Amino acid sequence: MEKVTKGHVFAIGEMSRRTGVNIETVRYYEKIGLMPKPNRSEGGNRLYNDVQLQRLYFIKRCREIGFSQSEIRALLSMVDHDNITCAEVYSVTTAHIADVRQKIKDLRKLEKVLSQMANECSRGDVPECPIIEALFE
Amino acid sequence: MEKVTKGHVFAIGEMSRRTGVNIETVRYYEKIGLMPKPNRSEGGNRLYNDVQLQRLYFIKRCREIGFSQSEIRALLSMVDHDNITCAEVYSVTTAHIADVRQKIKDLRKLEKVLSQMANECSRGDVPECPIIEALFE
DNA sequence: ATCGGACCTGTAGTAGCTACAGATTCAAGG
DNA sequence: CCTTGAATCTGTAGCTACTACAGGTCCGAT
Repeated sequence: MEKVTKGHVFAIGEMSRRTGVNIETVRYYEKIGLMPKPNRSEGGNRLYNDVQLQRLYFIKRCREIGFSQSEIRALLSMVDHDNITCAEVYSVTTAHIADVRQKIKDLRKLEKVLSQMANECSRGDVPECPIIEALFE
Repeated sequence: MEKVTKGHVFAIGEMSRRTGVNIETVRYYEKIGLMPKPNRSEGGNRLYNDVQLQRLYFIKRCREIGFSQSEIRALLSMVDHDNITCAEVYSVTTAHIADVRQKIKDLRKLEKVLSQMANECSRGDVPECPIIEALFE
């Protein structure tokens, strides 16, 4: 007979490899409560299964998309309590989109200011720099 | 006779008020070495002058424009050592502009992904949410 | 049995501040 | 001169989202 746990239980290294999430980050997510406490081997090593892997992957995707810890916490708690409604998820998402759009706006403004400053600059070997002057006002 | 120090020496509260930089942040800048250690009153309160005020203002403007601590440190050290050349300042600035542009690009991509996800969402009262599904892949 | 790689805990560091607690100082009014 | 309350002091902890150790233990293959 084959191992009962074949393909179903694995250590933190495999979690990390398969999700692309750094080992210390996996432990960190456990510490802050995004990931549940896993079972342990007799020696004390963490043992994970596919469900936990999927959850970690979900967290990773959320981070890539720029959701904050608390946003992820909100999404996960809906998932966990099985009381997701599309409308709720939608509202978390659109709030996040608004954030992103605001950040883009701010950065564009910034880029304009910086470019203007840079354009006025002679790039020369001289100590009078309009950029520095602009920063001192 | 008027006070000798008229308009020239003031406490941290005035620094804060006049620059718009939070008191604790002023102390923080001192701690991390962006601001020099100021003189103290007999009782130990910090005493500032206009030169320091100008420096604080410079730091504030740099932060507003998104320069990082180490970028500010670089700019300030040029100012301090009086070996600014326009070319050096220009290179710090253009590097920063490149950063900003990259951030804008990344955020635009993000916005696209998020908007697509949100568009596919029914906003309904149902527990099947394409956003969550997308995040689980 | 041994050996090296994987894993453990716990702490400190990163940026860029903010927010206290608990003590002291300052400046203005009586 | 003394009191009072605002301002300031130091020092520490918290925030987000991790990363990077140190110094030890465990696991699995030979």
